[in-house]
Amino acid sequence: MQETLRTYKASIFRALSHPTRIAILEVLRDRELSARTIQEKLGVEQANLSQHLAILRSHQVVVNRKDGNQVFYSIRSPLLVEVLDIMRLYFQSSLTDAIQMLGEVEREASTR
Amino acid sequence: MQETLRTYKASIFRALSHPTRIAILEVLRDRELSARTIQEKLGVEQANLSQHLAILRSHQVVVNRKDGNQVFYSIRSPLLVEVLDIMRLYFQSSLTDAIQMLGEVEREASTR
DNA sequence: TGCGTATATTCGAAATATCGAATATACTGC
DNA sequence: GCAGTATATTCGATATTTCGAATATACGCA
Repeated sequence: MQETLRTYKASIFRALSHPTRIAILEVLRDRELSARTIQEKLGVEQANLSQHLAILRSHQVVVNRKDGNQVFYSIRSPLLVEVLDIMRLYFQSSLTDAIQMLGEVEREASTR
Repeated sequence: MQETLRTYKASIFRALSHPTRIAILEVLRDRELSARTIQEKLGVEQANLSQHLAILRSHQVVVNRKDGNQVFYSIRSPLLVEVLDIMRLYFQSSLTDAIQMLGEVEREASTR
């Protein structure tokens, strides 16, 4: 496979690689929401949310629809919801390891 | 869901968010391979491969097994292989959409 | 023990990501 | 047009990622 395609694949994963963006996808899992509503649910700065939405948009992970002076967001592909669901299984199946790993990550972070 | 768990989820996606690491997972999809073999298949620097393997290891994405002076790597969970497979479908459908869109743009342009 | 092979780690520079503050844009209703 | 609300963008500081070069560690074998 070409490097270009791998770079594209990696860029999609990178789009998903931030806690706030994971949270956005979780609240959008079953329905579309306005940016304002997402902001209220997550409790983040307006500008910051908008930056994260821009990243998700630029990678076509979410799509938006304008209605009046509001912008509604939704997940573009059901396949991405499926990925999130499988990841949920993955996390469940490895909770023990995850807890251990979190410990390592925290220790690693605290030494920096 | 807690921020901590989302941070963990995001960190898994971050582990997958580099072309070289995608390439590693692709060659490990069906079988374990030694670091040397992976290096030959990908054509990257030894130190660089080792760094990427360390990242995948630290996130428990891959596991390793020592045999003599070699280290064999494999993907830890079949669920991750499943994620990669769904992502493959996702990329296909995304590309299909993109191609279709291109076609529409071209048709639109040609009618002017 | 010493040499060769395999793999991992450390270091420093360059590139990239992230955040809040400030500002810009777009739309609604008066 | 003007005020108010919703959303997006720009800017600059800080943090993180990535790379190759250099070095370290581990193992097998003579």
